[in-house]
Amino acid sequence: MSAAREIIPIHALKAVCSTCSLQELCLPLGLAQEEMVQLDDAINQRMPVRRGEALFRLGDAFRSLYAVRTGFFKTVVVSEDGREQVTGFHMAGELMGLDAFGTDQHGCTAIALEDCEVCELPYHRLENLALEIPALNRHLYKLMSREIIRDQGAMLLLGNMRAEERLAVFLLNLSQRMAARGFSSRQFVLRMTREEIGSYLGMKLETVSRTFSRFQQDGWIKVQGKQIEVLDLAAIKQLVSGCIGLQH
Amino acid sequence: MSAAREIIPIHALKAVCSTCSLQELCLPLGLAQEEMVQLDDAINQRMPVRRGEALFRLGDAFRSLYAVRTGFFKTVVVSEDGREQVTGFHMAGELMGLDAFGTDQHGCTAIALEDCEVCELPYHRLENLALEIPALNRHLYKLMSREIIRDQGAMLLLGNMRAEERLAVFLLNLSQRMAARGFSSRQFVLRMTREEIGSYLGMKLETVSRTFSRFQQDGWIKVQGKQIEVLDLAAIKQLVSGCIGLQH
DNA sequence: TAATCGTATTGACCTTCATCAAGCACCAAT
DNA sequence: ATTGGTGCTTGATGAAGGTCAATACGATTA
Repeated sequence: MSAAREIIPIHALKAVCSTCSLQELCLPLGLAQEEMVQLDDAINQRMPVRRGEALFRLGDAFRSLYAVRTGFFKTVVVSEDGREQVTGFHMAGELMGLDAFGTDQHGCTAIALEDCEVCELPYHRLENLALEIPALNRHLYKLMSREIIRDQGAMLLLGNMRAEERLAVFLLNLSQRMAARGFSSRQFVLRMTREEIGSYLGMKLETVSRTFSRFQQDGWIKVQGKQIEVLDLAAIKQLVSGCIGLQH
Repeated sequence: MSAAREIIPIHALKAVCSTCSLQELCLPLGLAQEEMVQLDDAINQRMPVRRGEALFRLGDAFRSLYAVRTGFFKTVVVSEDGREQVTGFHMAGELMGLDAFGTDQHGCTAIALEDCEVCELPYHRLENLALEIPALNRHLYKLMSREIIRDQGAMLLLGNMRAEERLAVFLLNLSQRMAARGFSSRQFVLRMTREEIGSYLGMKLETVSRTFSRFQQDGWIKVQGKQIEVLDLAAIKQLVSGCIGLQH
């Protein structure tokens, strides 16, 4: 984490929410223009994180929230013996670290799946600002409750669905999030491995691979390694309908 | 919910955090005495909820957080066709509704598994008070992040563990929470059915039953319907050690 | 006390997915 | 071009747990 910091030419890299294209997805959502300018001052800088690097690790002192500016992260929990479980994937405009907000330690590890840029939101400044700007405070509550609901959705998925349903939900979710960011919802590149998908969805990498292959045989998608093309969105949605808890 | 309200003799039932025995587990944790007195004013009343009744339902307008005073709740997500997935069990001193905090709709349904009493914490009063008392605001953040971490723990459980490991984690967790409330950690009564346990743990009720039986054969516990006695805590812990993500 | 309904237990069988294993594709470095 | 590494695909096999079904238990009501 400190390694990532040292290589930044800090000058001229000031992050500014008030002109950021991710406003509508990110922390400033719903703030008035002048409140957003106040928020600008609370944001530290724009930090690059290189592929494979950890932005923060489980157990690190919690000092800041991070917003993804560009790139793609996974968050994981790692056991003593090195096994890991993926708890989420995070793309532009999404916040990481909410699971530690208000506490003193990070509850997971965030790793960049490609070269990324993040905005750092120091906790103490954010907390003070939130006390001044009720709309910001409320928005922080809202972001956290959304995270809780997101996790509960994942619980349903892990608890109730079969492998193909899980993968269908995963694809739909990814597709929607791409669309919300102005990218194609029909064609995209998976930034994570089959193993990471499997860890997130509670299945083995072989099962992920087989299920992708089956979807392809059925003509629902086209898979070429990490390149995904969605051919029959309706069929995928059909598979998922009937499953409960789809509040993404 | 309104039905539950009407039957309260509101007079003389004012809830008071500053004298409540659950202080150390509940919302006021960490507040100064005078701050707690302010909180007293923000708490509406002590509400009874009878067994089987819903305290709030998914989609209800979000107006309040609720703290369990006595009794036992489950929270569930219900699909259109009536199937339900249990997302958590809640006992004295625990808050419900955090998944909707700062939003306008409840994200789940809370149902009393026995006759209960709850404290109602109206959102607008809590929000205003939090802006005045930074310690309270921070504590709310902390409670929400704890909920996120709790859910992530459940994700790990559902994604990685086998049936017997899940049930072991469940028993340990329940046992600890009983102990934290001054009850026996070795002997307690399950308030939920096998089916509800199964829903929460992502397995069928038959598997729950079989696994209980196996634990009993191994001499780890004694089961008589809903009555549980823990005989060999070490063995149960042993089974669970090696599993990752045990931050309860 | 008997009857009834919801809940729990246990058995037999079958599906789904994990495991083990082999081979392939792709990239990077030499 | 060769080598090695990493990630992906596919097949064969088996174990865990789901499904179906029969029965028993236990609390509430008649």
